[in-house]
Amino acid sequence: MVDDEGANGARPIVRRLGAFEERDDWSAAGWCRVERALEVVGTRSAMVLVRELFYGGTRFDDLARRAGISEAVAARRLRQLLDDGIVERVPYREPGQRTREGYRLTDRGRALFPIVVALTRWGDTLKDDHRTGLEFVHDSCGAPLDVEVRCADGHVVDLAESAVRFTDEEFALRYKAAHRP
Amino acid sequence: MVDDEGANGARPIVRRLGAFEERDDWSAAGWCRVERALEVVGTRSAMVLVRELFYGGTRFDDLARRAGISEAVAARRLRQLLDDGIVERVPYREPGQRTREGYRLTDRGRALFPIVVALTRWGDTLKDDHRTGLEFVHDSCGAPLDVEVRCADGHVVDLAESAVRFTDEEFALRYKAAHRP
DNA sequence: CTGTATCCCAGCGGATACTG
DNA sequence: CAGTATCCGCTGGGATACAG
Repeated sequence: MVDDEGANGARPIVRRLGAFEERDDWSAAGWCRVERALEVVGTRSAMVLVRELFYGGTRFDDLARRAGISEAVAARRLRQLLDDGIVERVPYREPGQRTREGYRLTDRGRALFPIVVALTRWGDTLKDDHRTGLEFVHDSCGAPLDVEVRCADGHVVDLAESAVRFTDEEFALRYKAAHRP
Repeated sequence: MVDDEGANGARPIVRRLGAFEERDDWSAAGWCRVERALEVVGTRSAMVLVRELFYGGTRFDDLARRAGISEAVAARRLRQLLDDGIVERVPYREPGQRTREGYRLTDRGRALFPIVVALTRWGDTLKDDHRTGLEFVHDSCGAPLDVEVRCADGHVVDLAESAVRFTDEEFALRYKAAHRP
């Protein structure tokens, strides 16, 4: 589903991943989904734009200014997010104005929500200045949002209760080999 | 709690934040906790090192090689993570060897767990190649881990049920002013 | 208003060589 | 084994000017 190039021949998602696959060292790159994610939203400008989109911004101008980045950077990053399928353009029209184009998160982009909330919560703990400007809340009850790590069976999982499991034979061998050569 | 400089006069956490605070534009930077977080773990090398630390790595050599980064970069980044209070050095001794120093996540570092899990899960959706090498699981039941957005009242919150609330008067005014100048 | 085109600089990350 | 020192290319991001 990821490599559908569309009718216009757009490059596949996560295109820069190629650089990893060509690497001859065994490194976790290419295996690791954290790195895949960082290829797309690993830059400051990408994340603050995504943040503004979650805050409800749609117009180019608003996004750039609220994100606190220059318009040049905003344009570059938005185009990239467009290519990566994180945002899509959507026409809108203000009363008495001509139709314009705005930006909106796609499903793939909306799936970044837990990451944004997690980053927000963690960033919260870095400083005791609590004048944070705005926060995510549950619409119906008004309580602020947080993230919780759970397993597929529904148990809340503390870090101490979590483990790492190898799912690939070859990977496990190479990974362990790196431990004691 | 964050600005305790310790007996050795270490620089305060999130030192680079100063650059934001000096900015005269109103931008969300300085307010936004996402950006605070990115100041610390916003680089690829920082995140992959943190990932390896969650995977259980402790020794410099292992961390660098498994993370797939050069030792020079690993050293730079680890020093920074040390300064930022994400990792700490811990002595260890292999049988028959002299005592050496390794790295371990601090409490602040361990608090990054939801972010790592969230990034992992999202990165998962970017490619349908499911040979991911390893995964986080719940130790007791073996089910893989995921993250869930919840509000402080315990409700599971979908993006559609979430809202944004201003918590600062001045911020709200400036933020809205950016909407229609 | 929504960008594009340049130019510039700082920082990330790689490679290599060297130390305790 | 656990780094440090140096050099160097790439790109992220700012500034400025321009365009549809």
